[in-house]
Amino acid sequence: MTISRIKGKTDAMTNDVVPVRPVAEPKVRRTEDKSVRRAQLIDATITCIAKFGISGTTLAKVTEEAGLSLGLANFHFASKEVLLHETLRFVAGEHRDRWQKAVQSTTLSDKDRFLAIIESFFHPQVCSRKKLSVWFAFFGEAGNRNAYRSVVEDIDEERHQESMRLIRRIAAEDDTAIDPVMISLTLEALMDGLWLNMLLYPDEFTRDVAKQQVRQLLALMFPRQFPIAIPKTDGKA
Amino acid sequence: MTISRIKGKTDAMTNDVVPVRPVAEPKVRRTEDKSVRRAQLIDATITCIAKFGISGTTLAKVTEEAGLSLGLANFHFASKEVLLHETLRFVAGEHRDRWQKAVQSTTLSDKDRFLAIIESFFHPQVCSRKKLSVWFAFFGEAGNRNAYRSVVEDIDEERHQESMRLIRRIAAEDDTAIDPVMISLTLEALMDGLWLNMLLYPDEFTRDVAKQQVRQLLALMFPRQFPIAIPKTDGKA
DNA sequence: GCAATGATTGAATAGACATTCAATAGAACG
DNA sequence: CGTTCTATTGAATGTCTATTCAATCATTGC
Repeated sequence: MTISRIKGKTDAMTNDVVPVRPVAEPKVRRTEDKSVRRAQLIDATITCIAKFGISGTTLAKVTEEAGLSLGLANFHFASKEVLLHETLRFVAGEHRDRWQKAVQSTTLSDKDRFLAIIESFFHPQVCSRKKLSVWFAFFGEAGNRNAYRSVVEDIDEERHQESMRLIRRIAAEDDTAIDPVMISLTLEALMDGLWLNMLLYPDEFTRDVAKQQVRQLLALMFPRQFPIAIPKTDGKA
Repeated sequence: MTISRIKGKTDAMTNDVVPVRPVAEPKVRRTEDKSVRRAQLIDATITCIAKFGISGTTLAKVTEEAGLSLGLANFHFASKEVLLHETLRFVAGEHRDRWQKAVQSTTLSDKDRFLAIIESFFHPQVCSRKKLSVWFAFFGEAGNRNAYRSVVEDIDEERHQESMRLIRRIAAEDDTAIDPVMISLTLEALMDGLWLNMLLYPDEFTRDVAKQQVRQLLALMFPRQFPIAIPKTDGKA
């Protein structure tokens, strides 16, 4: 219920952009910096994709959600397509920034770095209903899958390389029978699948349980290094 | 390049419906049974969703793909929405029929029944680029996710119950530390994630490798009952 | 053959939407 | 203040698309 600030970049977590009310506030700026408007529009686009899907996301709805006028969409973004791509880039960037910070930390062990990657997948900022809607909107439409690849492929590849490197090192200290490459592919696929679960059935699948599932698998794969995380459910499932 | 039969239900695997040419063929029936036309239109819809996404799938494109005239779409289906739902129902039905047949077999062990469920996920008829496009098209759009739930939720739930039952029994003969419920949720999530991999990067992810990944996990979870399937890649990855 | 029935066609209609643009409002700078 | 520049507005435009429907064609039962 916090009212988002009028100035500065819109907080990406508080996805419910409260339209700026031109009521009694004297200092409602009519013109704003381009970067502010772009951020507002991207935020509104995320909200609209979550509510209506990409095909239901019209520029009229986006600008209304942002509390701006229709014409601004094409003023700040060359086309609707560009707006959508920038929205995906923003969401993918948030995810990347998160795991990169952990991976680049010099104080963490490989084990903890991989755990940090898991955390990044299921961090509320990245793994909210709205953000997941954006990812899967691009997965779901043939045309947008191409956009997805051109926008996110490098980021995905970079993370996958990093995962593989970490798993390889972790595997070196354990005696696993499975190929590290396969292991990291399996773990990433599992996380994607858990994302889908959370998107489809948000009431039944939670971030915490998802993280547990991945950690359990790690414990199974590398029993010497990862503790078994909560072996049985407590019946309150 | 095989020409699809003019009569009878269109083969759902041969998704490329060749428009019936009214050239020299004397026996080109103008009128057909409703069920035939419906099957044709559903087949063409699958093709269009794979090519253009749901929002790019117009009735004009569908009927053209089917080699029929525009008006037929609304004659055989009350609305575009109904056509899309029936298309999803068809695709989901193919999958269900496949695993149900295996599960109901009285000659198979629980272990083999679960392996059959895995097979059903990665059978070419179910796990083709086109069919995956349909699944993820419905996952990807907010409005269509509701449709997905109303059309497929029961089928999904039924399969999940069955998976859980099988895993529980398999677990009873092994000494696993992990809760069977979690195990079956994890396995299903993994298969969903592998589907997504195959949809996004069809050249890099194959059905066979995907099956291997799931089987490897089973071997890790239940080492007494499942053999370790091909422990290392042979370098030709 | 001859209705009668049902399937098929494609032009017409109405609504939705991205994009354009001329007009306007505000800020910055002197 | 006046001038210039930039952001903003929302009505207008043209395109695309689902849906309708009157006319046409094929089949079936008699």
